[in-house]
Amino acid sequence: METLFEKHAKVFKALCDEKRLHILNLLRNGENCACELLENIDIGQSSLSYHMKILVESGIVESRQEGKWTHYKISEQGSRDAIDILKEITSVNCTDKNGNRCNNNE
Amino acid sequence: METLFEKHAKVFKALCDEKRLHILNLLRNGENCACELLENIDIGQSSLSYHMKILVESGIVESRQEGKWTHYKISEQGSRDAIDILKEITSVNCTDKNGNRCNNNE
DNA sequence: ACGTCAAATCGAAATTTGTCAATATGATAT
DNA sequence: ATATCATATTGACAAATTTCGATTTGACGT
Repeated sequence: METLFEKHAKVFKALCDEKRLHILNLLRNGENCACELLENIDIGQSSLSYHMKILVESGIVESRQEGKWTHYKISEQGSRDAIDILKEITSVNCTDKNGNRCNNNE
Repeated sequence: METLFEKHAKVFKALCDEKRLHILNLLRNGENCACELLENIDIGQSSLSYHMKILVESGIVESRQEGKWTHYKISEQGSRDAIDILKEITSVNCTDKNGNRCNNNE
């Protein structure tokens, strides 16, 4: 069974590698197939496939099959989720003067 | 020389390990010294020190020396920076109908 | 059916990361 | 100065990640 920490770690694991950040940066210009990504990054085909799997499984990138091509793009929902997780894990708990839970970040 | 991708990867590297997320979660309740963190997490002293170094170097956690104790807390500035980076790297570039740069996320 | 192209998977090697025990450092107390 | 306590650093090892070349799969065209 996956803990919450493991689940969250998975999202950031997708973002902690230079090559994947480079790929993500290429995807900021819109949907791309693996073959196009391959032309713009110094990496082998099997390595690219490996990285795309990690990005897709994190939810930050989504893929779409079209014939023999796989198209990838940044997932807006996945991105929002990642941002929400990051906000949550870095927000400091506190109690206000009435003893109620509040939150100083956000 | 450090690339921008490397710089960003460093921030997310701090967040991609369960143990470090656990530590961060303990720090959400406020400043803690290493000795207190050590009591609440199943890890050796040298490992904790290793993780704290990574967290501090990412900017997400800040440390304060007081005599022989080191106190750690979540850095609000570092957290904001991390959130901004995440927003940026997942935002999609586009051009509006006038050909000007715009941004569909955020 | 056969060849071709895009992408995924496999297996092995290389690299990086995380762990522990031991030792070092640096502050404080006696 | 010596002893003690909190934390950092080191070195060795184990585990996880990333890479590549080779092979496989699946879709398409002939």
